[in-house]
Amino acid sequence: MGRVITAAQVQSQDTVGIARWLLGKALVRTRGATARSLLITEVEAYDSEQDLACHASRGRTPRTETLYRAGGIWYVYFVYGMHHMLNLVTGPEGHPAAVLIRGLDSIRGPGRITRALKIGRNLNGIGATPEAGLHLEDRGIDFARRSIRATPRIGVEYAGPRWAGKRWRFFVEPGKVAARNAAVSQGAVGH
DNA sequence: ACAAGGATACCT
DNA sequence: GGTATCCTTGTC
Repeated sequence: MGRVITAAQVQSQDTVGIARWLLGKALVRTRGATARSLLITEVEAYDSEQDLACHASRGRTPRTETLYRAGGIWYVYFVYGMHHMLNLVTGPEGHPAAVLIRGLDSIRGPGRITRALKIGRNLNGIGATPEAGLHLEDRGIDFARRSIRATPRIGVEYAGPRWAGKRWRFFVEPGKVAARNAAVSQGAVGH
């Protein structure tokens, strides 16, 4: 069905590269007997204490402790009094970085993802493994570079022009996603 | 355009 | 202890 993505695969310091690479990977949620897997179609990179949009820009705090751990675990936080945000911690231990999962094929918006898949802070700091009930799989799906857009990250104006201006948000054009999925389900693409 | 809503970081 | 702010969404 797919190759489980391991922690070692997301521990390089190239957070932006990992973010882009995660497009087309499957987010797999298993709860009891049911399993749901959806392709990742939108992500954002948050990299290091220098990045003023990253929570780690304020250094180590109880909340950001998760970001400093070795990549391959989930960073889930609660914001605006009602939404959980799902991030994959990346990089080696001591390098605070993460990729925010902003959109899946069929679910757009980070708050909607966690609500639909019942993801809460109980997963914060937990390894992205099948045993945890939430992991990533590589199914050999690769979107054409032409269908991928790079824009500034959403909702981080507070970080100032230098950091808010970085085009670290990546997403696949909605239309392209549907077309590709149809091809995959018919065995014409992927392996 | 704006309220909802609770955790968080930083202040007094 | 008080409070400004927040990696959003739904409804106005």
